[in-house]
Amino acid sequence: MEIQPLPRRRGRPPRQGEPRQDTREQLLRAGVASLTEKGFVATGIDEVLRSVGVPKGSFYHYFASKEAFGAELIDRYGAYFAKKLERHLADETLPAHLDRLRAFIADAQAGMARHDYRRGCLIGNLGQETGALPAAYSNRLNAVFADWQARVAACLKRAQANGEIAAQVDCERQAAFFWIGWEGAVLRAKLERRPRPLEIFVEAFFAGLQQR
Amino acid sequence: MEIQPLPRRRGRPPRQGEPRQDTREQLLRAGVASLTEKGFVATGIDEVLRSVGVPKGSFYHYFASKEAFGAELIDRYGAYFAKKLERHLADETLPAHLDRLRAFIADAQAGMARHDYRRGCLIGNLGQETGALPAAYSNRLNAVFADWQARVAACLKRAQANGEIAAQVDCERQAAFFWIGWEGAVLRAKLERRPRPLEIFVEAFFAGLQQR
DNA sequence: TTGATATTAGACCGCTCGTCTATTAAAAAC
DNA sequence: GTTTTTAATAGACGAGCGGTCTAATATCAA
Repeated sequence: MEIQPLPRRRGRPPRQGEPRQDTREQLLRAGVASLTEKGFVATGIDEVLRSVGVPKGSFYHYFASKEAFGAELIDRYGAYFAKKLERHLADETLPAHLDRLRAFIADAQAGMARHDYRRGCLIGNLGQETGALPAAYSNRLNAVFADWQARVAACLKRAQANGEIAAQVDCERQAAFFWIGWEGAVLRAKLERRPRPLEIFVEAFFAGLQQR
Repeated sequence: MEIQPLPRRRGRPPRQGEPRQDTREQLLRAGVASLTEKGFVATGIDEVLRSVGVPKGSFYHYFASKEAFGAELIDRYGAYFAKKLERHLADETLPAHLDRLRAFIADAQAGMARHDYRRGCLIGNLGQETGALPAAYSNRLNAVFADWQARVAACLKRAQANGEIAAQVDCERQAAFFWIGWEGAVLRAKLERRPRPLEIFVEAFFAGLQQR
């Protein structure tokens, strides 16, 4: 008695009920999950496809190559957090701008907790792999950091204008410091599988903002 | 006319002049270089061997597996920087303990500059790859951080006893903060290929130590 | 009805990776 | 001085990878 492994017919499948919602989107989601956990090099296309139950042949219908796939992931991830940042930093229900930044941080922390501290930051992860990545990635990654940093800097400046931060603070520099340290904290939190590094960094960051 | 590619005879080679100084050591050095640049997964054994001019077969004479090779690299790297730390933190020619820490930092910065900001921290690099690494690595990496952190904490406590730091500073916590942020800075410095992130972090770190 | 297009299955190729086996020299044992 | 053991190497090997291709099948527009 042979076990029939559900022999999927080849060719475009008939749409049954759900029109197999956006395979491309699913691939991208699975890609983010894998890249944040293991990085670009360690992530295999096959593996991404398997996790979504999509056959290999489909991949190159949606993406030109693994490199193109990764590039899109970087852009999407950058845009996703830019949006998240903006949502919090423009939250009128919080009068203090620093509290808005804190809200974003809490959101990000919750995100790490939700995945049991197994996933890091896609941008930071790929940053580490620089030496093994397509050359074009570096600029993309730096651009994302520059964008995120600019948004935080703008927030700090508004806080400064609001009297929440002393006038002599260099907001641009502090924003740079924030992302430098935050990425380090995410890295450690992932390695230790717990939120402590995030908490330590955040506490120290805001303490440093106050007195100088 | 065939080009004879210097057909090395198989088997143990006769010792000629130099006894082929410590192949094992060379492999480890090349390993550090590659892992700090590209990480563990992206580093191929073949590539390490080629860079040293050693044939593939030799590798498994010296190391049980790639995993064992990596484990040894982690330990060596951890010990190397522990030693470097101790050397600076016990430097009697510098009266202020904070200056000793600064000396270590300057040393590490010079190291990055020497490699043109292409190499990061081996421990931090592997930390990012956690999801794709042998499970046993995580403990090793955490142990290294714990060791480094303890040394910095001890230094800060001596500085505190010396009146260089206010009494209410939590040295243990600050030491944790230091390594969290430093790793983030190394990551960014590598990505941007310049020392700026290191400088920004160090400045902010010491500023935070002073006033609170 | 016909053709063009979207989406899939899975074979295939070239390459690299980590491991293993066979081979040879040196060193130790007898 | 012969034999045995160990050190060190060369290269074969199988598995898996990323990427490509052909063939198959459905949908949609003309």
